[in-house]
Amino acid sequence: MSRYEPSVIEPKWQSEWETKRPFKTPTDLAELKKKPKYYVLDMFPYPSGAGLHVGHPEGYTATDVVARLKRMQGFNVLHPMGWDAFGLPAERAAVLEGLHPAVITKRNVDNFRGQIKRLGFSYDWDREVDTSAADYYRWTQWIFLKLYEKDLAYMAEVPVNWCPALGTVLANEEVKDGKYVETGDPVERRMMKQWMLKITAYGDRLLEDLDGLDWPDGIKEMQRNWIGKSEGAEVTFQVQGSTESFTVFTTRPDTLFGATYCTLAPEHALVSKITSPAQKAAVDAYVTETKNKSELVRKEDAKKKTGVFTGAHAINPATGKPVPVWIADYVLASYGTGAIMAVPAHDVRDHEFAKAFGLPIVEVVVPESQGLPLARAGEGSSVESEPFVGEGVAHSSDFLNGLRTAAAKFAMATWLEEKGLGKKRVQYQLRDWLFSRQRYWGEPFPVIHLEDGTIVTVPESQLPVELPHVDEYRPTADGRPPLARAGDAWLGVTLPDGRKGVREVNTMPQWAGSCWYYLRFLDAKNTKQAWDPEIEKYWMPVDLYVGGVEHAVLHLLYARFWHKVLFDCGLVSTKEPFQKLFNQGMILAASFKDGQGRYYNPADVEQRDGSWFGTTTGEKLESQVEKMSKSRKNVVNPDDVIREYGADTLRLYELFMGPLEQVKPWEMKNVGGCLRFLERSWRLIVNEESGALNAKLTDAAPDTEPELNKALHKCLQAVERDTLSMRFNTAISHMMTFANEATGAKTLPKAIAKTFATVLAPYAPHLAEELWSRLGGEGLVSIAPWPKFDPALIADTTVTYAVQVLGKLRAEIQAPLTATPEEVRAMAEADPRMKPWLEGKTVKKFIFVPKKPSAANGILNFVVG
RNA sequence: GGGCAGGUGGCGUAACUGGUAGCCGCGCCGGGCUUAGAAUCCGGUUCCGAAAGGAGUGGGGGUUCAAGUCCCCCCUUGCCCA
Repeated sequence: MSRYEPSVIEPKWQSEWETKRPFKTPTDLAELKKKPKYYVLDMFPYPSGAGLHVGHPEGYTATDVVARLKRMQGFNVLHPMGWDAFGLPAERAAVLEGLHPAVITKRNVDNFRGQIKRLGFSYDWDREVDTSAADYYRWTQWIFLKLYEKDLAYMAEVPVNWCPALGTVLANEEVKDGKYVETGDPVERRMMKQWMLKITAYGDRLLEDLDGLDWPDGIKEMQRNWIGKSEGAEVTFQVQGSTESFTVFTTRPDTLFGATYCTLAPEHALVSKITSPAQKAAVDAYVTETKNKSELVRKEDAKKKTGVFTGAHAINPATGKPVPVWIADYVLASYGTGAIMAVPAHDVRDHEFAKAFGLPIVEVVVPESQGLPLARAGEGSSVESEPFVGEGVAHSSDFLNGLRTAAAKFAMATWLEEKGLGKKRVQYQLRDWLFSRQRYWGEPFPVIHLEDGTIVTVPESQLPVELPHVDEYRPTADGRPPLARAGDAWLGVTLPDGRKGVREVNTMPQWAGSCWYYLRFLDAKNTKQAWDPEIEKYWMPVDLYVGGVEHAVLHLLYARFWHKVLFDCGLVSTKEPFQKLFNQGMILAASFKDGQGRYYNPADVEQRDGSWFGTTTGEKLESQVEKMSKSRKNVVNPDDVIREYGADTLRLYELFMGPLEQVKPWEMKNVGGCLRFLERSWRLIVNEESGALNAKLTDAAPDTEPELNKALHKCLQAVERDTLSMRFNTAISHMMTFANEATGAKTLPKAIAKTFATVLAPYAPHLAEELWSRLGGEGLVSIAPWPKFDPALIADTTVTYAVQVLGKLRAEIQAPLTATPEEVRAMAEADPRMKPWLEGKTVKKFIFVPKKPSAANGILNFVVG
């Protein structure tokens, strides 16, 4: 063979790695402790039926490059891969195809694994995990027992999104406009008894511990918003002429004097008790109407304010005056106390509501300017037309008058506490986690419901509670989950003490398995325990975690929650699981659609005169760059790219496209540029005609080509620096620059060529192995030591100075590194090119910017008058 | 409506901490090799201009000897939340 043929060398080296196992991470602790550790993790995929598209391997390639470099630098690297294998799509496919979800899942996993392996990633496949395997979910169930023991798992009657067609509850984010986003089936609100996890008990710690994490600020902010901590007070309102009272939560107790009405959520328990006979019909109608709206819809609809007066009044504890009590669906039962005090002058939603229903608006806070209350000028700026929601100075508020917002909040909360009318309170947006689903393909709960209504858990020694065989993966006729179809042999349980019960028929949501998989990777084959604590101490935390921004909130918050519980149980040694997080940007692709919005396969599209047309239909098409999806027909399959260009080229292009965190379009024609670079690298070492080594290669020392050797060391430095700081695109461009220089060099010392093969190894490992072995390198380059660059070699002896006049470049001069600013100035002034710019002018100021250690240039600036 | 991230050649992008805007790649142009083409090698390629020179990083203003980078206002795209 003489030409560069990835289709030949890639399978060759992949099978070499398969046999020699250079990426197998030691499992023996004594062996591990000889080297420092580095745990680099990908967000493992859900193995869908569609297979991978080129967006998946973007992050995987980045982590693989880092893993390979770290390994070469002498670290024990943990770099595993597995499958988030439970989930609804496999269950739906099972129904459609008449197969068991496990069969579908295995088929998809095999497909994913094959695709991933063809990219030549250095995973330790001995640690592969599958969340749907009994020897994995056994430990998911075990962690559930820990949660239950700590009182963090409980059952409660909660409003849920119930989809009758699917027979399951759906998460809020799976529902839009009252329909399931995937299938369009209608979704209704229903009260159901569900498993809940008390994540709210960890709200504060989940918030505080974000500070120590090396995560993108945006993600931390999203988590903070999701947790939504707000400090305020609870205030009790007495219902006029009744013994009933209700409590509201407010973040602005300082505005209590401005509370002109109260609003209850339509579900509030008090509604039926306090509604006056005259208002009963209207209130009942409104309650029924809101019942079927999901919370998401209610939040969306909150713009058009609706509500009904209950006929009752409550006493404002500050003013002692009665205010009307309304119900409105912009108040949610599940947030706070399900009731609010409305201060229309200082809250946007309350203001809109008051305007819509003609309720009074009383101003109690004014903005301040330099410590003084600021009169709000003009009619247009009064709180009648626009609420003032900022902080300021209290007025018309008795004992609060003149206090700034922060002080007024404190004073009011203290006053309320003294009078027994309320208390300071911290409120979270975060709610407890709805943890059960009415599905088949998920972890069964290790729980038994006894006849007397009590709940007992399955002892650890009897785990796993395996998924039973069922005849169909659908709910039963009476609407119970699919597990209720299992026979009595599975469902019925008799305890050793004779008590009888039935097993829980809900299953856990898909998030469960992914909450702790990074721990199972540490000790994936352990049959005695979920992981060995000593091994856990060695590896944790994860040093680098890469994945899509779509998991910014839920997965990362849930996993952090479980981790903290495990920490409290003494089962893990770190407070946080993922020390550094990096989000790759989505990869987009051009798509084509006609006037009717029909998408065309890019293969059936041609370009004429700058416009796009369907090849067969001749119809004029519009082209846009969008997220890849099957429905837009713009998915790029990595298998096709590998077939045409090779895995090394695909890996390179994934990273060369642009910064990893950025959203960027896939452009097939640019892939060729990466292939050409690899071909050029190949030709540096191999004679394409004969297949022998390039005649340019010499056995001479590297310094026989001093310029090239310098270029090599600059490349080494840049690749190491840029790779470790996740700037892969610039690392690759530095390798390209070296290859271009080497192509132009007269001779190529073998030592230089071998070092270049080493630099190439993390990025294009198959080609690197091939070149390395042809150059007579020992063993596998994948585990060869990473070469250190020589700082002395890359130091410059002369400096290029950009000579500016009034900031504009007029000339460039060379000066020795040792020249003083005065000497350099004299050289510049003597330069004939500077004559027209300096002659007859007075130099008012002279700026000298010396060469910085990292740069090769300095700057002179003559400021002339 | 709020939060976050973007807007730089024909295109993907580069520019460390305020210091020569456009590295690397795509595309395009020219040349060598070839009967020819592909491939490859060499050179060019921000715009206007023959050149000298001028303009230029979404728009407008400001700070500075010097602004893609810092400050203010505006336009715009994407993501997340409402």
